[in-house]
Amino acid sequence: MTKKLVLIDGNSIAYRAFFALPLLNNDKGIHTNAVYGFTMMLMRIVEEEKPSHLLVAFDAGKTTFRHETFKEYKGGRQKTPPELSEQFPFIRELLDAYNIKRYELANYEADDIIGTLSAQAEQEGLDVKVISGDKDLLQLVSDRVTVDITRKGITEVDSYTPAFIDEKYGITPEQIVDMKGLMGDSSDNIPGVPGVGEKTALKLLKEHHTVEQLLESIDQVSGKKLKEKLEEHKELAIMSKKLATIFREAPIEVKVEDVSYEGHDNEKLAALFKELGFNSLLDKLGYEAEEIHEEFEDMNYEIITSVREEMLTTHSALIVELFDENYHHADIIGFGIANETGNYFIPADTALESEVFLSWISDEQMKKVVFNAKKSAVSLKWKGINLKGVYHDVMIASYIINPSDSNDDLATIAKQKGYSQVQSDEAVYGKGAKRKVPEQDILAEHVVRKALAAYHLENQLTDELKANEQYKLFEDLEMPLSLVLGDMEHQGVKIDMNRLNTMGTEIGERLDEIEKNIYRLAGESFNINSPKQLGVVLFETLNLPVIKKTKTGYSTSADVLEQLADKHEIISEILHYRQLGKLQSTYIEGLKKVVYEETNKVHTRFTQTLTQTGRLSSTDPNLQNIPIRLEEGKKIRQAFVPSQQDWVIFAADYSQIELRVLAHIANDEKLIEAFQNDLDIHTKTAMDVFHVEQDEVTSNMRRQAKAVNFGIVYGISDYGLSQSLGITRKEAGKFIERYLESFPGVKEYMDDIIRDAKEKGYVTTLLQRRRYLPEITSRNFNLRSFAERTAMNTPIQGTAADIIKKAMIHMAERLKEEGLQSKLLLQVHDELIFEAPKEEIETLKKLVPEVMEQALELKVPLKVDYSYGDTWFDAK
DNA sequence: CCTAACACGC
DNA sequence: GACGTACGTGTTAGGA
Repeated sequence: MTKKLVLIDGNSIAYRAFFALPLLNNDKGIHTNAVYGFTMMLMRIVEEEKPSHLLVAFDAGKTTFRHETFKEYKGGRQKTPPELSEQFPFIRELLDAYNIKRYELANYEADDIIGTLSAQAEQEGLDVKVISGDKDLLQLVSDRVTVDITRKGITEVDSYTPAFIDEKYGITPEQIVDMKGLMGDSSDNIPGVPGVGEKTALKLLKEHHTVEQLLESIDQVSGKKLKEKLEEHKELAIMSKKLATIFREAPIEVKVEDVSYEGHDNEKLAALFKELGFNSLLDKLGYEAEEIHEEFEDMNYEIITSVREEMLTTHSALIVELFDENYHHADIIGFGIANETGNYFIPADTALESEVFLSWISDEQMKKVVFNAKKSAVSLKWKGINLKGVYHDVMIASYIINPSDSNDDLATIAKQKGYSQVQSDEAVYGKGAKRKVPEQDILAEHVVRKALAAYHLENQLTDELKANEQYKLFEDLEMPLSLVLGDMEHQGVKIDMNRLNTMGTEIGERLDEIEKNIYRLAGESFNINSPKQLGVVLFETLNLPVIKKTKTGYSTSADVLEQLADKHEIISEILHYRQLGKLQSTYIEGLKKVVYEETNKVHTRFTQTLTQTGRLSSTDPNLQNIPIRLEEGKKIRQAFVPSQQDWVIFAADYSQIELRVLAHIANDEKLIEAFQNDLDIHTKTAMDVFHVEQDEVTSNMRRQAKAVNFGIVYGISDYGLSQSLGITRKEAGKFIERYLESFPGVKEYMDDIIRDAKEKGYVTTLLQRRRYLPEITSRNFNLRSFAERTAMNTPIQGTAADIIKKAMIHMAERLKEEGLQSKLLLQVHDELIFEAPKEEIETLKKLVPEVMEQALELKVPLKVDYSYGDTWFDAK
């Protein structure tokens, strides 16, 4: 069989694929459409053409020898979109995985490489197929050379043979350059003869065959105008033909025999497809994601009845398996261990009675990889066991690499990295009412598989962290933070139950009263807590004007009710009822439900791996949203008390941390100066935005400036600002515009960060926390706008989160170093809450602000305010 | 058992 | 100019 050489015009195909396909991205926000299209094309070629030899040629750089002839060659071209540029490294990886040679040569275009190699191949008797999106290549067509030009999409092509060219244009392949010489080529900025298009060029060539012959016999051309043009632009025609002519003797170092194609590397290709998220192509490969790490399938493990010293090594993966979702006081049901000696399941009783195991688990020198270090440590701490030596938490690593992945289930992370043998906890235990511990062998296998996955994932995740320059963030910030958080959760916060009960009774009575009043005003009884029923009463029975609708009916939200306040007496009653009802159900009853009876404490759980910005969240109970704004709600804080007699609650909060971070990141002169002089930032903003002196700033101006600052910090839109200020969207837009004019450094930052995010697909904080924003290149205005605001906001909020996390670690260290009894209890985004013996108050007054303010050095000082008192309420 | 609507904090 | 608009957690109602 005749050998076949396939030559691919790499740049051309990449461009075609990019523009033919929607802008796909993978889970990390990297665009993949061009790579995908390229892959489809390669698959088709390999399948249909069965090439014995294969090469992809690329353009080398901006200038080629053609620029010496005509410096405007390819002038006026649009810059390659960054969304495409970022894909070229993957295309190269793709070709390497396919074991396909790629080649580029300085000063020459891909066309010349293809032309030269096809000439060689023809001589050696090979069949040649050229693949491109560029019809220039048609000049290479011969009896042995076919050129495929992409038609629509990427896999549909027209195959040009000499016969097809004759049929389509009525000329020979050699005459293609003459055609280009006459008609030019706008995409390459080849001029051609003005006034001559395809039709005229073809007509002239049928008669005169070549540009040269034509120019020698211009007098025979019919048409006066045309004659003149040809005469006038002789030089241009000659030059254009030269530009369009592919150079078939380029000094390339590759020979046909160097580019033989032996087939692709299955493993490499599968790994790349996995990385890019080409799951459908994985199937096509005859590969499944699961098979990447198939050594996993026949895992051996042992259920331990008596712990042996030699199975507990200094580098082990450890799974502490709990049944309860809440790990405080949860039952440990077993331990999974994987290391170089084997895989083991140790039932809880066996482990907890084993001296060998207990000393290993508390040995700092025995290094452990875990999944969810805090959960493991806290659950053991409740049993009086100190988990030590944890140096890698797979959950945290995965969160750092990409916070948008669901990191709370090891199975998900494992699967994403190619280990599909791990089952999700939900699949093993069931959910809801059906949740139960399975048979021991099923449990054991599940736990051991998790351990084994963690054992294998460590290296992979570490590599990724290092590649992203996030290892420091992982090792020095989040890992130590998990220990600090675990201690805080375990310590808990004491609740004054009497206070809570008294408040509950009082609020209950007031609710009864308001309820009666509402029924009287409505003229009927109904469930005030039901928005549906309330809507009927307000908008049908009482006929109040409908301001807003939700998708299920009338909106009865607070902002709607406020607008109806002067229309009917019932409105203010309902608002008050809602306010008290919220206090009662969430903060009195809700809190009481989670107080531990023996100690009267609440033990929240901080989720360290959830938010997209790097903030923490808090659950069961959520202690980050205890009321403070309204006086009635704030009183709830009277129930949060120190755990010991003669202790106090000590609270310290950062003043304007986000805006200070903004001043630093944006490097805005005016903002930096304002903070260096410790000005009231909202007043200062009002002065700049409204162009007034300090004593001319009215309280209304300050309020509006404050809302704008709020908007900057939280990344709200003009619509959001208009809502919070009760003004039109247009006016809100003006405010934002004026703000940005007033702070040009901020404006520049906003523009830069969006550009940066579009280019890289993610934004980072000062400490290298990442957030991927795949939608920033979306054609959907909403999605794109949202991503843009996120790009502006995340570095600000995320850096603030970085700072307080660092402060927490330092704080814990200092308290220990100084031998203080004071305990860190809570973190509420920009504040830290402690409990402290009275004797230590004076020490804390100095120590806490010092540590917090020095957590990270910025171009502006960080400022911390503090207060203390007998309850959280009094620490104001 | 899930979703929608609402409200609390930063 | 439309589009539907910070992130979390928890409660209640109401329909599958």
